[in-house]
Amino acid sequence: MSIKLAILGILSCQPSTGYDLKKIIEESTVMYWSGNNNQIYKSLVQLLEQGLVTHEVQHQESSPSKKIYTITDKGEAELKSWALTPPELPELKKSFLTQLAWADLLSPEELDNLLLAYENELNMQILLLQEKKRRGLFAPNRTTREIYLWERIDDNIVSSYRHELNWVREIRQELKRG
Amino acid sequence: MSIKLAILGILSCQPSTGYDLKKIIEESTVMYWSGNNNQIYKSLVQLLEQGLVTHEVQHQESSPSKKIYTITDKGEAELKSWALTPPELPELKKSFLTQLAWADLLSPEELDNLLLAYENELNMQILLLQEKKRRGLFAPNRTTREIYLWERIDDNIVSSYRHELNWVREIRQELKRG
DNA sequence: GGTGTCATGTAAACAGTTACATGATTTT
DNA sequence: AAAATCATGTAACTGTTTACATGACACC
Repeated sequence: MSIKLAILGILSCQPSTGYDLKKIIEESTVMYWSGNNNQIYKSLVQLLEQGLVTHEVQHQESSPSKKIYTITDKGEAELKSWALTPPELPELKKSFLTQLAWADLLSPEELDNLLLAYENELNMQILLLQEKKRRGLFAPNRTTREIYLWERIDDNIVSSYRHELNWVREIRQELKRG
Repeated sequence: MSIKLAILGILSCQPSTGYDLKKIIEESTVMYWSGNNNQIYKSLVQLLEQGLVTHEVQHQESSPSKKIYTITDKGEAELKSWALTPPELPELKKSFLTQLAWADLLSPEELDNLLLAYENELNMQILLLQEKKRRGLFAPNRTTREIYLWERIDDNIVSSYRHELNWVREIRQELKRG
């Protein structure tokens, strides 16, 4: 799945500039791209070429000109047909597991410190996600069903990290017991 | 984290050829790389240049020559120092969440089919992971602690997919209730 | 006077995938 | 006769990140 579809999705809720999209994607817990300029501005050019969006240049006195992008009918059709596409499995890339796989070289204290460090990272990540959710920069609420879905989507990520947290806590406890 | 460290880890258990490493990584549930040739053969050249591995060419009568790679002392030191490195957060890239975020265009039946398709994908993935585990192509068992860690590592991935499965099942049920 | 926001973009590099290429042997 | 296994490698492409570049205004 490409970032272009996420961009189309956002534009289906509101016309936006590249800069707006960057911020929305950066702040999103669900859209996992970093929100770097390179990808966004290039994607917008491509979407324009494909006729899935249009843009209107807005000159401003005391700031750089804006390009406000709007989704086209063709873009909305594309978004709809993508929604019916077979879902992809999540990509779970946990480099920590590979690290732990060869952590038997460590002393019991070093190993516990490693596990604790992971636990702390996860805790911080959960706080960060909750803070992002609290700020709630962007969320469409067109229907009650959409609101419900967005709540469950937000939960998903946080609860995945919580699950990981429980996993590491159990290991630490079991290792302490010996 | 780079695939080179995973390769070093495998070589710390047993000398292997590029082809062996490819199969081990492909069959691993934890080492998430696809195991494509390009990455593996390039990494081996780089590890050789860095002096972290050595290789011995073994000519064979009726098959192509093998290059058997062995970890060096420098390589083992590198592996050990990496084990002490601060852990990275898992990367959870769930394109399905982005898809679901704009799935309000769908009818109730279409939405349920989408969720069901995800559920089925997850179920198949879990079976595949369990099958991989059953085959158990590769697992070091040097100490009881290492055996324990490898069990927990294997569990991690499967249980993450199970967690995802529960999440989607709950949504389907709640949507049915309305 | 420095930092942050708004707003556009480019360059260079790295990571990772699919597909191609060769060639012998073994299995179906 | 076709496909899989062993074993090496390369080419082309996509995706993604970090950093660079510009320029005005606002806030502390």
